[in-house]
Amino acid sequence: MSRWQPDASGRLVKAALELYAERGYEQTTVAEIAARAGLTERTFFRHHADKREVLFGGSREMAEAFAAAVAEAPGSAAPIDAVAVGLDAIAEGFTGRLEFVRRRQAVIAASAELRERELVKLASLADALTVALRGRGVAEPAASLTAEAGIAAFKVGFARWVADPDDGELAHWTRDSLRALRAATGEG
Amino acid sequence: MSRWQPDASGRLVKAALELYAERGYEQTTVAEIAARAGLTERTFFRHHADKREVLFGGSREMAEAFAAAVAEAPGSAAPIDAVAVGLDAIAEGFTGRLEFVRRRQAVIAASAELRERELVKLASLADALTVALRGRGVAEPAASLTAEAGIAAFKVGFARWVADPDDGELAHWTRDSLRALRAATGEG
DNA sequence: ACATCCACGACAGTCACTGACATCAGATGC
DNA sequence: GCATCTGATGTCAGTGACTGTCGTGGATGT
Repeated sequence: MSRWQPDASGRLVKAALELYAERGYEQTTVAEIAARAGLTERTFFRHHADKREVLFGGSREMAEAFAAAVAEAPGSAAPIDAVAVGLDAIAEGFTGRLEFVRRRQAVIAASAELRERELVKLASLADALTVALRGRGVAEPAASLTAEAGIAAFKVGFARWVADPDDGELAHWTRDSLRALRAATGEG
Repeated sequence: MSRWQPDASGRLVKAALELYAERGYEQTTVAEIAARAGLTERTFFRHHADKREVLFGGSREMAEAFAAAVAEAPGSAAPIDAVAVGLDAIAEGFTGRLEFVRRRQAVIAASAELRERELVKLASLADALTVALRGRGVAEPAASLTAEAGIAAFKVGFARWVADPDDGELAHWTRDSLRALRAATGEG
C-alpha cells in the first residue's frame, strides 16, 4: 500500500469547506484544515496557494472551456452570440452540482475575503473571454466590453440559479440574464 | 503648535504610493510606510484597514456620488441613460487628476493583491448603482444587469483614459465605452 | 540490491494585523 | 490658573498566514 492516503488536495478542499461552513472562514486556521485532512499546514500550502484559493480549484479549466467554446462558435455568429455559446458550455459544467455549489456559495457569501477572491475568478473569466473574442477578430474596445457583458450575464444568472428554490438548469438562467441584459442596454 | 504633524492619513497614503512604486507592493512592509510618514506601524492600521486599502481611499464617496447622480437623473430617463448620467458625475471627480491616477494605476497593475482589491471597489460601485436603479423603480434582474453594464463601461473607459497618451477627459471615454457596449450587445 | 524520486513532515523565520495599556499636548470646565 | 478630560499616538505582546530549507522513508526503475 502506498505511503500516504490518496487525493491530499481533495481532502484539503473538503476539510476547508466543512470548517468554513461550521465555524466561519476567519475562525478557521489553516492548521485546523490540514489536521482534519490528516496533513500538516505546510502541505496545505503545497497544494493550495492560500487559504482562499482552496475553494476555487478548477476555475482555470472553466475559463479554458469558456474560451474554447467561444472560439469554436460558428464564424458567422455575432460576438455576443459567440459569448452565449460560451455561457452554455460553462453552464453544462455545473449540471448536477447545484447542492455542492449552494453550500460553497453560502460560505463565500459569508466572507469578504472569499467574495474578493471570487471577483478575481470572474475577472479571469472575463480576460479569457476577451482573448477568445479577439481571436475571432473582434477589435477593442468591443472585445472587452462584450466580454464584460457576458460575465455580467453569467454572474447574475448564476446567482439566480443558486437562489432559485427549484432545481433548474444554470443555462436557463444565464440565457435569460443575457437576454435581459440586451434588452436593458438595447439601443432601440 | 500641535502635538503631531497634520494629515497623518494622507502622509501614509503618499508614503505607501511612493514605496509601492519604488520597490513594489510585496517588497514594502507596513513598518516602512509608517516610518516614511513619521509614524508607527500601529498607527498605520488605525487609519487604513489594511496594506491594500491605503490606495483606495475615497471610493465610498465615489459610489455615493454615483448613486446620487443616478437618483437625480430625470424620471423619464431609461435606466441605462440614468447610468450614463452617473458615469458623467463620476468622471467629473477625476478631472485634473490624471497624472496621480496614472501613477496609482501603474502600482495597482503591478500587484495581484492590489488588482484584487480594485475589483472589490468596482463591485461596490456596482452594488451602489444597483440600489440606485432599484430606487428608480427598476426591477431585478434588470437593475443588477444594467448596473453591471454601466460598471463595465466605466472600467473599460477608465482604462482607455489612463492609457491614452493625450490628456483627455474621462467622460469622453466612458461615454464612448457605453456607446460601444450598447452597440455590441444591441438587439438589432 | 541499489540509487533515485518525491510527497510529506519538521522547524525556523517574516510580516500583516489585533488587543491592551501607557502617554501627553491641548481643549474644556470651574 | 488649575484640575480634568480627550484623543491621537506609542509600546508591547501576541496570533496566524505564508515561505525557505532540510530531513525522511515508501515507491519506482534498472
